[in-house]
Amino acid sequence: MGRGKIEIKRIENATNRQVTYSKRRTGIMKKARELTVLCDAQVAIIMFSSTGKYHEFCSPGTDIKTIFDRYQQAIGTSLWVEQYENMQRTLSHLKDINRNLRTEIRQRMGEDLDSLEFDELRGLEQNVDTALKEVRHRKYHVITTQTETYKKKVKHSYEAYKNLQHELGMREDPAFGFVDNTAAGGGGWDGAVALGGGGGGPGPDMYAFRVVPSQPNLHGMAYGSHDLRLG
Amino acid sequence: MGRGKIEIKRIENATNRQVTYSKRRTGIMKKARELTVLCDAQVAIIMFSSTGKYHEFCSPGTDIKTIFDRYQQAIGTSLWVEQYENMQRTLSHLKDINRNLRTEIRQRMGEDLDSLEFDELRGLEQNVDTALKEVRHRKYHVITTQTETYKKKVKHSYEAYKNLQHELGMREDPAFGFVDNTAAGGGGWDGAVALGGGGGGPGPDMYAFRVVPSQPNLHGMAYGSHDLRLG
DNA sequence: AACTATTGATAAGT
DNA sequence: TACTTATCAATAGTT
Repeated sequence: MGRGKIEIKRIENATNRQVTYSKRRTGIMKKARELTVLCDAQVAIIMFSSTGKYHEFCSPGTDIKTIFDRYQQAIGTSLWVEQYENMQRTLSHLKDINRNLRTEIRQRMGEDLDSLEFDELRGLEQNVDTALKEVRHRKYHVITTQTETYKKKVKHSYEAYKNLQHELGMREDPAFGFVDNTAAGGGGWDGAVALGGGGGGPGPDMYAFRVVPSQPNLHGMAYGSHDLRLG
Repeated sequence: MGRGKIEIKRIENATNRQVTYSKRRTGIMKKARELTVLCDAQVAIIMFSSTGKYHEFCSPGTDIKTIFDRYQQAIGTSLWVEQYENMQRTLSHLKDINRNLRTEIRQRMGEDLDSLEFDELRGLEQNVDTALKEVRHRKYHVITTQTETYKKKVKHSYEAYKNLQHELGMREDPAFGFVDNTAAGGGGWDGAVALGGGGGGPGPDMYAFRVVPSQPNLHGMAYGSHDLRLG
């Protein structure tokens, strides 16, 4: 349809190709619009020219996304919707689990117990009781280990110091200053422990030890201050 | 182009409309194919007739999904990818929260305590200790309430029985059988409580009460038997 | 589904 | 890029 018949094959002249693209694109869009109106159909067209420019057509009263969602439904094996719905399900499931976990934590904190039957309460009590014993046991273990570590450190430091003092005493003027004032006596470890722990000495006040967590909020929450809203 | 000019407006005759749809659809598809070849373009078309039938065209060498992904890239604000990535983020976030919640529960059960610093252990111990008190308190409350309820029920039943016995005594042969054997004495409530609870009497054995949960696994898990794998 | 008179699209030229 | 127009293509109404 033109001044002469043309063969349907790629137009090599770039300018010509672009002109033809422009004309025929307009033609298709017009046809699509007419089809939409005449036949009450829904049409979506997306076109990319060889130069990368894109053009679209969509029947009025709808949009590309709607038509493509419908298209996916029509061909059954949906390209996006399936994984999308899978994610939606997973998400909802995770939220459920989340809610249950939070509920359990609250109950393990002694809150929201009204919904529990008596035997559930009894199980919870036993469980928490056992846990408390475990935690106490672990705490005592940590205290012991830590104390031993500090004792050893102090002992090592003290011995190194004594050696140094001894060497210095052999070679330098004893009046120079490296004199043992505090550690030479029986209570010589107190100072070092105070240095290491930053708190009180290793006496009865030992349990007031404060250690700065190496990984603050490793598990995302501090005990007793949970954000129990739903994620 | 036809035996006469037509107005571009919805064809009311359904058959006619369907025929025209068929003809013009073929026309558009042909035009699209020609455009693809002549101008080295990429075209994707999706059509739905008024009867719901769908047809598609896609340039060879590609597919609808590819063209639409490219389309989304072209218009920048992608229609699906954005919400998809949002979901992906939310999902990952939920999984993290979930993992943390599970970790906390394990720690509240006295497991996985190795990663806790001393002061965290101390906080956990106090928290669990407080929770234990709460749970015990609630348990005792439930016991008391339940016991009171049973007492009242038994009392009502007993009184109703006495009344009935009285009435029957006025009208029927005393030898007929409605004689009070067990409840007439001072310990008359024992039997009824045993009926209600199914366990021992209301004596020192009271705390061995067993109540079948009205909603088994309401919160999805029984204490001490969690599925702590990642969802 | 095939036919064909007629309108519509457009290739090449300007 | 837009207009022109000769020519080919699409299709409306008919069979």
